[in-house]
Amino acid sequence: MSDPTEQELAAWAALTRSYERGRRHLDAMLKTAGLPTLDIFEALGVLDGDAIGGGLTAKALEERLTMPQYAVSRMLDRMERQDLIERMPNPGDKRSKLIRITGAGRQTRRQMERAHGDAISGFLRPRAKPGQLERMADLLNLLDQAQPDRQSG
Amino acid sequence: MSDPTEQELAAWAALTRSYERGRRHLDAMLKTAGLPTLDIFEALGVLDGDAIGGGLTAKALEERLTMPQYAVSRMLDRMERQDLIERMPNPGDKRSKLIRITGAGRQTRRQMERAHGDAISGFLRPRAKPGQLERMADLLNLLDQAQPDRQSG
DNA sequence: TGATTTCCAATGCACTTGCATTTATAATAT
DNA sequence: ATATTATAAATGCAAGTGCATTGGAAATCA
Repeated sequence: MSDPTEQELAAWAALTRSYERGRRHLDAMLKTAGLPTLDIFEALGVLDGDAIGGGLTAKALEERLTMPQYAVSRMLDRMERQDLIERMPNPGDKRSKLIRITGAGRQTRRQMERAHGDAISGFLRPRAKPGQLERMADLLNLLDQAQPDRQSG
Repeated sequence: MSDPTEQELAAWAALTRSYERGRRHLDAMLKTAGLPTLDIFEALGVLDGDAIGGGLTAKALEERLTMPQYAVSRMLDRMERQDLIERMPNPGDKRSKLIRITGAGRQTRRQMERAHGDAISGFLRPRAKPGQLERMADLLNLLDQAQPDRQSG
């Protein structure tokens, strides 16, 4: 592997600093509002999107969130303690349970959605114009690909 | 606070996913190489930059890294156990000690610098061209500012 | 000077995370 | 049917994190 260029180091440093600053902002907003953490918000989003409402297995959740198995298991423990979800028996497979969002879970998700949106626009809007955000997103999306074989144009 | 635009949400999502992917790549490389974590790399960088070599206080370190006080204190405990630093008495102020990088610390830092650079170019180079990285860095740097009062052009 | 306040670090405690393993069930092979 | 292997999820343990507090030293005030 050859040495990193200055540009590569600068891009990574900028990505890191920007992400961390935004993330601190967002975490602080959620905490101030007395809301759960971001990982729970993401899980609630997936579970609330379960239109049928029959519930999802922890495995299915794990595939939609980027988290290790044990982290999902423990996050679900916490969510259950906060009455955000319930674990129902899964008649089709007794190894697993079906995770279902509760009414309180839906309500919390709505509150988090507002706080999350507010935090994001509160962070981005004063710092970048819409056209800049658009170009930024396009460029960043180049990075969100599994191991491409070669540079894409 | 008004609702976030689609662009804002998309930009934040792109930033998050790209950062997390890069970060996982980098953490994995360091771990595979049997090297310390990224926070220690950053601390070693600051400490190695202490040209005089008299050492820095934990407070001075804390100001250069973005970490809470207790996190610095405990990271220094770990670094000391790994013989990466030593805490010397501070004749000028007995509340604090002077943190000094050891020879082993310098050597570890050099190894980490290689692994870090390799990880970064291994992540970025296949995904984006130099010009794209440059534009990305410029746009991202817009976000790395403390609360600006208004949009900058 | 003596009292009060501020500052630097460390730490007790509860909680979270990472890793490896375990438990239970299901799928596959013989 | 039985034994083997694979899968879903939970958990014991060691380590890391966040918060609030503490202990000790320095700075400020009366």
